[in-house]
Amino acid sequence: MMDHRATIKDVAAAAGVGVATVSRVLSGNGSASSRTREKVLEAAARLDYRPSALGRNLKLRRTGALGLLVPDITNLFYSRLADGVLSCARSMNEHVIVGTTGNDPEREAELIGGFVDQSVDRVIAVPSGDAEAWIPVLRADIHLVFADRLPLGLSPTPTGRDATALHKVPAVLADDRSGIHAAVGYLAGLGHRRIGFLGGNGRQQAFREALTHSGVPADDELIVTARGARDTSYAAAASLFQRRPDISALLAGNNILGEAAVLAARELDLRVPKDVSIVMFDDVPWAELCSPTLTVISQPARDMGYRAAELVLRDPRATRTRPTVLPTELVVRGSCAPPTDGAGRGRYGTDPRDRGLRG
Amino acid sequence: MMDHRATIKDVAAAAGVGVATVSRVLSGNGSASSRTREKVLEAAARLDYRPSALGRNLKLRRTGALGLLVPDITNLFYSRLADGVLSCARSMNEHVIVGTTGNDPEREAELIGGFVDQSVDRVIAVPSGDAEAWIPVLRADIHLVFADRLPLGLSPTPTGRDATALHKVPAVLADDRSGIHAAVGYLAGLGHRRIGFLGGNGRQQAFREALTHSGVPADDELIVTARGARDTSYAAAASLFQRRPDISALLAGNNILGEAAVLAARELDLRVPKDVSIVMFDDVPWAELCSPTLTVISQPARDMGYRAAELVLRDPRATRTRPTVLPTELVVRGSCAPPTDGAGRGRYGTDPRDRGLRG
DNA sequence: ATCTGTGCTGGAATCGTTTCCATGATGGAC
DNA sequence: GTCCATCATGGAAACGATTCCAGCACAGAT
Repeated sequence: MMDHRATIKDVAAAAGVGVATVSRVLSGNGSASSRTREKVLEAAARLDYRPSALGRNLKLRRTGALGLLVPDITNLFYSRLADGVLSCARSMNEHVIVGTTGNDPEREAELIGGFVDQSVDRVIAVPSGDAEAWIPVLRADIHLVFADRLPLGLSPTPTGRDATALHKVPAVLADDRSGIHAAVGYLAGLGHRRIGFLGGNGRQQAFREALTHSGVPADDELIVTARGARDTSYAAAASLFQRRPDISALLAGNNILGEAAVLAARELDLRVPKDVSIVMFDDVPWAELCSPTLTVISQPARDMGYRAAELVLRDPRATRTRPTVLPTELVVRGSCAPPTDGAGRGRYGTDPRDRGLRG
Repeated sequence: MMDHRATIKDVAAAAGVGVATVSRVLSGNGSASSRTREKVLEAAARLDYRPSALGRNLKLRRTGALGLLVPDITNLFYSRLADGVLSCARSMNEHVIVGTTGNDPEREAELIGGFVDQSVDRVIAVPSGDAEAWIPVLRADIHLVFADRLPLGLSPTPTGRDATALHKVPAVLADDRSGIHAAVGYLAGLGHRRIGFLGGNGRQQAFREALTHSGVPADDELIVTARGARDTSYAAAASLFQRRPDISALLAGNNILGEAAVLAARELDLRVPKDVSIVMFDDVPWAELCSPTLTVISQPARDMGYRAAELVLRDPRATRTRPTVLPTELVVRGSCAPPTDGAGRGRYGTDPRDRGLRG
């Protein structure tokens, strides 16, 4: 009886051939006479031989594993993205090692180090920190693809040699700009003049552009930088509503911030959309369940993951200078209406009525 | 210059010692004089040496990786569970390989095979299929913990030798029974007599018990088996509402089915809670956002993952005959009210008024 | 009959680590 | 001064695969 798993040596002995022959037959690389092939296959089957990935990995200096880094797996957007990655990886028989960064560059760097140590072959990442954190990955010859966003400091023109390499890392992004332009245009068309924004830097930039494009004055006080951590989002939304009760519409930069905005509005007795209109970036099932139903900018989260995995698995050598950009779409539901009060009359509504703010 | 990563040999050469010494110093196992220790550490730092996990894994016949199998990573319950696992694994420097089974036993078996081949050390699984699928895992000496539920055919008393081993696999479960008893008791207390159920076998069993316990007659037509796949859930909920318009309350067995129930009720113009009361197993953020807010049975999803990871990482040798059961809690919100019509008067409300069902 | 090219085959080297074991050195006790 | 225990040390053997390369058999051409 076998005490443990059969190795290639056991199979070779059982089939009366050399280990090299067994390897050739089973991996299908070299050639073998049909007679020996049969013997080997029979012996392998009889011993229930399963090649050890450990031995192979060492010899080939690769693991056949794909690293995936997302900020927060409980955020539906990222779990959908992960689902896309998993789906593609499964079809290629690759394992996926998942790590969550919590948007913390330090944690991200740790996880990157782990991937390098483990000789992970490929990495798909929603980067949380600086571009330089990724240099070790490139040096280790790991194929890298960014998803959803680019690392900080990667948009400007390249400077050093490593920076150049980083600029060639493929990326799969959503067309934030169009989606945000559509949303702002829609709100402006309804007559909104004091439109707030809650979100990260990238989309904030697009939001400002969209305001200009729609001829709505930008008001820095209405633009709040927030990353969408669950514990700080509500406070960010609530304090914006309280600080500026004259706000007539709000664009939330992701689904966590959108949730916070809806909750904060409800808590402060702001009726949606009568008192304030809300648009959220990213569509989620509950957008149809809450009342009023939420108008959103939908993005193909699962596709982004799938495409990123395709890029990194199918043609890992391909380096692109232009990122793959997937379309977004404004899905109009029930959370927006023309402003009823003060808004649209002048630059600042005079003496905005207190709408029952408690804090 | 180094063309590639420095190996332990390079460090040994640079420090003027043998490889064994380097290994001892760096892994902290054997002893070494402070003089050589210093030399080795200096050389390692200078060469930026990072031990190859590949080599170590082969020698130690382990990967230091944790496999995690869940039905669907986009289901918030499972992504929370995964988050708990990831969190605990990170604190132990273990990598987590995530696979999704889609509740498909065949896919599950494939993924299990992959884990065995890869020499994954430990596995946490929400099992989707038969108990026998896990025998290869045990044979490979992989430490296994079940989470959220047990494999089919594991509740009865053990029969064979392997079955016995399977019965010793630790498990972390939610206290479904109490939660469901509380919910059914609550609904019965409100006066409901025709309470429906939508969900899997395990919780269905608990539901029937709870009905008996509360003195409410069980009605097989009101009990629908559904696993909670996104594409079939809505149809299951809608057809239940249509088939039995006299249903006065519904308990949904998970958050996907709950979502489907709320959506189906809305689509069929059933007002919640006036026409039908709804309770959902598993608390999610949108339960507070939808209107009316949803009464739920909350379960500590993240904790379950964390505890499972603790079990499998900290004392992997511990085998338990009693599963770890974590508490559930009925969170009363706004989706339940006393039945208004027909219900509570007799066994079957006579001639229930059509409430505008469209189908 | 000899030569050559083709196609199988298996021994051995390799990947980078850990760990066993033999060796040499050191230091204290007698 | 001798002896023994203790300790640091490095060579070498695993771990389980892949793959290079040399050897060998055999068929066809000369």
